[in-house]
Amino acid sequence: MTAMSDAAVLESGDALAPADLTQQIRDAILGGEFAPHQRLIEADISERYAASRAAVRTALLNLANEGLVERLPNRGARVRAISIDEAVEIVEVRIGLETLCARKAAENVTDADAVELGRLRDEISAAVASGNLMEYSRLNQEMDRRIRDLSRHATATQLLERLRAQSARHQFRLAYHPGRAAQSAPEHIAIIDALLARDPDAAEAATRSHLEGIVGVLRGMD
Amino acid sequence: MTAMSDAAVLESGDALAPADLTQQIRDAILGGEFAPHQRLIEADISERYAASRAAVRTALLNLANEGLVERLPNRGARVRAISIDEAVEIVEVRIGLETLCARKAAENVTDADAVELGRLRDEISAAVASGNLMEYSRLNQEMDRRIRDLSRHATATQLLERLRAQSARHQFRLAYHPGRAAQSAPEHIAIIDALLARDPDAAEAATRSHLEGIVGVLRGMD
DNA sequence: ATCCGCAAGATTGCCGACAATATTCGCACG
DNA sequence: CGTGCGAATATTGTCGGCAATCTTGCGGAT
Repeated sequence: MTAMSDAAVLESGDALAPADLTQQIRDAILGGEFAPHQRLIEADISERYAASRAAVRTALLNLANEGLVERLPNRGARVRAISIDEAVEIVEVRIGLETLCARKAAENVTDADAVELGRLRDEISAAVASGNLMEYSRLNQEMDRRIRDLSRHATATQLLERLRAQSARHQFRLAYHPGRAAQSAPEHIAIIDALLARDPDAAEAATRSHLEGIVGVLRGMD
Repeated sequence: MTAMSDAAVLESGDALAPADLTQQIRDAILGGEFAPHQRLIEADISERYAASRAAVRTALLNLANEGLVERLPNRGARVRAISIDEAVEIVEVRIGLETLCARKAAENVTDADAVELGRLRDEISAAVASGNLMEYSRLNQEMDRRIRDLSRHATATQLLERLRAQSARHQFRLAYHPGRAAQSAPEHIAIIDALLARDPDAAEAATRSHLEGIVGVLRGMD
C-alpha cells in the first residue's frame, strides 16, 4: 500500500512517467502556458507536475531535441523563442522538404487516397466560405500530414514534423492574419488538384508557390 | 583538472564528462569500432571508457538525437544502420537543403571568400589529378562546410550536419567507388565556379546536378 | 519430442542525495 | 557614491543504488 502524496498539485495519485511528462510540458509550451524565453527550472516543474526531477530532466532533454526548448550549459532550460528571421528560415527549409514530399506524394496517390483528398478539398472550400478560421487551420494541418504520409519519405517527414512543432506559434498567428485565408485557400486547392492529377511537377510548383507566399507574409510581420 | 591526451580509450583515474564521452562514442561509431546494429550496453561502455553509467546514458541520448544510435524502449541502444534506401532519402533531402544553402552562399561571397574558394578549387583539382582519394574526400567535406558557413542559414546548416553524420559510412564508401572522383570532381568545380560568379541559379543547378548524381550511384550500389 | 510456464539473469529506467557551477547580494574599499 | 571581492543562494550536473522490464534457460506436462 503506497502512501498518498499530498504534494501533488494537478495530478492526484501517481507520479508521471517521463513520456507523459514530455507531452504535458510540450502542450503547455504550445498552449502558451510557458512563455517564450521563460526559464524552465527543473525543481519548479517537478513540483508542479508531481514528478521526480530526473523525469523532468529527461522530458526537457526530449523537448530540447525537438527544438522546443533550449538548454544552456549549467544554466538550465528555457522555452525557445523563434524570431521572425528564424521562422523565415524554417519556411525556407520547408520549401525544400515539402516540395520533395509533394512530388513523391503525387506519384503515390491511390484511388482511395484520391477520394479522401477530394473530400478534404471540399471541406477546405467550405471552411473558407463560412469563415471558420479555426477549422480551416485544422484542415491545413490535416492536409500537410496527409501529404507527408503519401510521400512515404520517412526522413523528410521526421524533419518536417520537428520544424512544424518549432514554428507552431508563428503558424498560429499566420492563420489569423487578415486576408490570409482568402489568399492561401486557392493555393491549397491547387496543391490538392495537382495531387489528384498525379502531376509531380505541378504539385511541387503549387507547394513552392504557397510556401513562398508564407515567407512574404512573415517578412511583412513585425 | 584539465583534459589530457584523449587518444587512449582507457583513461586511468579520471572519469569522462558526458560531452567528451559523447564525442568518443561518436568517433567510435563513425570509425567502425561499433558495427551497425551492434547493441551498446550501458554497463559495458561505462566500463570501457571508465565513465559512470549516467554519463554513458546521457551520451547515448545525445547520439540518439543525432540519429547515430537508436533507442528501443526498455531494450537499450544500438548503432543505427542506414540502409541504402535511407541513404537515398537523406541525399534527396540534402538536395533541398544544399540547393538552398548554395543559393544563399552565392549571394554572400565576399572577395576574401572568393580567394579561399579559388584555392579550394585548385586543391581539389590537384587531389584528383594525383589520385589522392583521401585528400579529395576531405576537401569535399571542407567545401560543403564552407558553403554552409557562407549561406548563413542556421536552420539548414544544423539539419545538414545531422544528416551528414548519419550517412557518414555511405559517404565514405562512395568516395572510393570506382570512377567516382572523376565524375564528381567537375561537378564540385562547377559549384565553386557558380559561387565565384555570385550566380545563385547556377549554384543551385550545379548542386542539384551533383546530388542527383549521388542518388544515382547509391541506387546502383547493392 | 515439443511446447508452455516459470524462475533466474541481464539490462534499462528511475529516484533521492550529493557535488559542481553560476548568479546574486552584501560589504569593505577606493 | 561607484566598484571589486567574497560569501550565500539558487540551480544544474553527477553518482550509486534499487525497482521495473525484458530475455533466456530449465523443467515438467502432454
